[in-house]
Amino acid sequence: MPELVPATPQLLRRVSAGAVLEFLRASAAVTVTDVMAATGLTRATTIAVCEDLVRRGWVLERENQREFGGYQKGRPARRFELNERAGVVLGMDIGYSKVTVVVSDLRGRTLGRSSRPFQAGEVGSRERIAFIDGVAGAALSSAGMEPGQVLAVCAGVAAPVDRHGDVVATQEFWGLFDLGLRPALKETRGWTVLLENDANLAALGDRWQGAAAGIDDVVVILASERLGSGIVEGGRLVHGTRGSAGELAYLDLVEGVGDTYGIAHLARTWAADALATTAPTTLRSVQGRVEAEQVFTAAEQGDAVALGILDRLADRMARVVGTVATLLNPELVVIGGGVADSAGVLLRPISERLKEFTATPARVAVSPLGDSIVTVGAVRCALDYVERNSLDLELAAPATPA
Amino acid sequence: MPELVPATPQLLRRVSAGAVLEFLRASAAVTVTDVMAATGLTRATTIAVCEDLVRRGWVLERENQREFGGYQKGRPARRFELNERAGVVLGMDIGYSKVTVVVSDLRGRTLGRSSRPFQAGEVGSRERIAFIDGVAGAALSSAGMEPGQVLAVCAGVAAPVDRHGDVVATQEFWGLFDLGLRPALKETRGWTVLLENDANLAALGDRWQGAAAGIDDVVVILASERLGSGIVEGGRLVHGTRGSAGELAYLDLVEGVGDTYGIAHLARTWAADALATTAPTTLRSVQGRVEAEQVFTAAEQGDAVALGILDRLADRMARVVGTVATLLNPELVVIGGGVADSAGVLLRPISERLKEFTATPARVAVSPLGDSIVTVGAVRCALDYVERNSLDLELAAPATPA
DNA sequence: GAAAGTAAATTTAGATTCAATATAAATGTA
DNA sequence: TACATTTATATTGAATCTAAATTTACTTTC
Repeated sequence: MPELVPATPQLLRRVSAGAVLEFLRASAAVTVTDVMAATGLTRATTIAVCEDLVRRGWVLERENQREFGGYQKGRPARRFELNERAGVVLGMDIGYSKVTVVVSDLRGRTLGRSSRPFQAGEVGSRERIAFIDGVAGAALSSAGMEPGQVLAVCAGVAAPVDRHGDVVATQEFWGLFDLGLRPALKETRGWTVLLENDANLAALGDRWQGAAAGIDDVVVILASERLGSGIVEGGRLVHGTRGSAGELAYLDLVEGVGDTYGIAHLARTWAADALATTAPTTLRSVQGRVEAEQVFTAAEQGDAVALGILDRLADRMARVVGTVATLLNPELVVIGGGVADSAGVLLRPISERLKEFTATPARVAVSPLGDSIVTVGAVRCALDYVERNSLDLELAAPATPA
Repeated sequence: MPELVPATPQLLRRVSAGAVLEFLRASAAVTVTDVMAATGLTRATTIAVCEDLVRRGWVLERENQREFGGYQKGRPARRFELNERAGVVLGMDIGYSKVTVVVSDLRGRTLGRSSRPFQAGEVGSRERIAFIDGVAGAALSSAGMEPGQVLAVCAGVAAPVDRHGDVVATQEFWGLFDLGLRPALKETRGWTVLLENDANLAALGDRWQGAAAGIDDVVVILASERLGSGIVEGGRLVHGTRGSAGELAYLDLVEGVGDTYGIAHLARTWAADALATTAPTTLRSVQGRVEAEQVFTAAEQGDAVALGILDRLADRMARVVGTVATLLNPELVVIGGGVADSAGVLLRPISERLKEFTATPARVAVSPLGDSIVTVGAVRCALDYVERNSLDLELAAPATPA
């Protein structure tokens, strides 16, 4: 933020450089003339800024300029482009049972990833941090990147995180998530770690590459095992004072909902309930516990019991969506998480049911990001940080003449 | 917003002037040395900026400098202060049945006001606008101010208003509120009119001068006849896409609530219900319809029926507060509006009941602003606009040498 | 192949703004 | 009256921007 910088002439260069960099992030290799048109700066200033950015490592100047663009008259234009390999960011999903780390370049392209389940013994903070560090190292190796190139890390956890990135342990349980990951990775790796709630990251992720692309007012409901939501309003995450905005515990009081179990959990439970009766259903043929997937598959094939479960799920989800959407008035409500792949069939019945609860029903969608919605959001969150702070960050290898 | 201004050297002066003005708004008459300490600028720059602001009418230089401050050594310091009469703002509350307009100086001090009920015939937009214009004129007269001195107007209406200040007519009913007030007053008076939802203004008002002073995450529930709420998160109003964030219609689905009637309405209704039975109560002695006030008074005197009503009200409000606070995690929930004066007695039972619904109950308060909560918020909203845009606004009488 | 045309790059001049330093002014105190 | 203290003003220098003039590098045309 340039707010804290004093109003010296250098501030001007900062503002100009920020504008140029922002344009370059949204463009491929461009000419100075392009940059001038986008920023309103003069040619002299634009060139000075671009060369400044090249010197600092954020921008590359292309050789063989004539290769680009069809226009061939006049003196060949120099071409500048964002150095998308100036550094990388890490997006982490720290779940109950496993850790996933994604390595991304500055344009958000995935360069590598690694995912490992926690071992039984790894319960202490120390062990968990070491484990996470290990997965991060593996992900970096798979991308062929060095730890020194990491510009920012964002980690998603299933606990409330306030807007300063601190885990708020409102209940003892959440304390488990306050691993001290930030100071630890700062110390050993020199990395800046941003913590964020997993549902919030899901919202950022889906808004970036999912169903809510470009939408500024959206609620994303993670709905697999437990219901939780991330709220984006006016393009910004809504955290609340202690980071627990988006929590859906109030559903205990909503008729027809009554708890915060998610779709996968309920599908399993209700299927088991049905099997305890004499109702005829193809689900009886399943070996072992009936999983949510199988309920959805059976429903597609017309199984009455499965269809009944879908019906109840749709009714429930419509109530959940209806309450959240009424209070927050998003443009879109997205259902995401591991169950999203199969939840597509719920979309129409939910929308239908929704009309009964509210006069102006919200649009509902299922996220195409599936299980990776949290890591995608974590990458976005880390990139947001880097983009906000580019001009204050030092790059590992600025302007190394090859 | 300085974002759109190109990065010319003049931008620097803008930034400096903004910083100085911001400091002056929070101070009384100050010396250049004070300003230097607050802004980090040098003496020369500070003086140039101050004189600039004096020339443009936003700042006054005090005579008889020695009157201020105890320190008497050295060359007497010049004293600068905000010209709080550089202009005025209007805060309007456009209710169902009446219009209130408050005139405020730039420090938020009330200079005058006027309030009038709509006449029976005044239903068309044209008539209503003329009526509102008349009340504004009367308020200005009572303040001894001219229409040309109005720098901004903010009007609160009981309809959804999006973040651009447009009334969103999601239901035909709201269309009534889209009077075209903004273009009309721009044309006839030259005024910039900001529209905003009344509950949202209540939130701004209470955060400024009420129970939520200085709190960045707060929900204010207007609770007299109908329940509605204004949400502030991270210091910013939450509007949603179409301006209807904060609507509580979802309460129809919440057990023990079931509708969105407010405290005053329910107190009246339930009192009437009780009187239709044979229950012994002092409320029987009331002439005509029993008003909410009287229920509260009777309860204070130990009347069993009235106490029962309070109990039901507290339970309801606790459910409302509990649901909203769980989803949004505010630091404080404020109950405001016309009923607030008497609702103080509900505070303790609501808080008690809240503990049953949620593990981490929100703090609850009643706004001290009573009926004027909306106009106070409207003034704040208009002042916010003026403060954001000072450097772009032309003053009516800049630097008139007396 | 030389001349003309075109668009970009570079140079130069001028203005604004700020910091830093030096100097002047106004007041109180010895 | 001399001196200390604080503020005000003037001067200088550096960074930055715009605008206009000039140079460069390439293409097209004759």
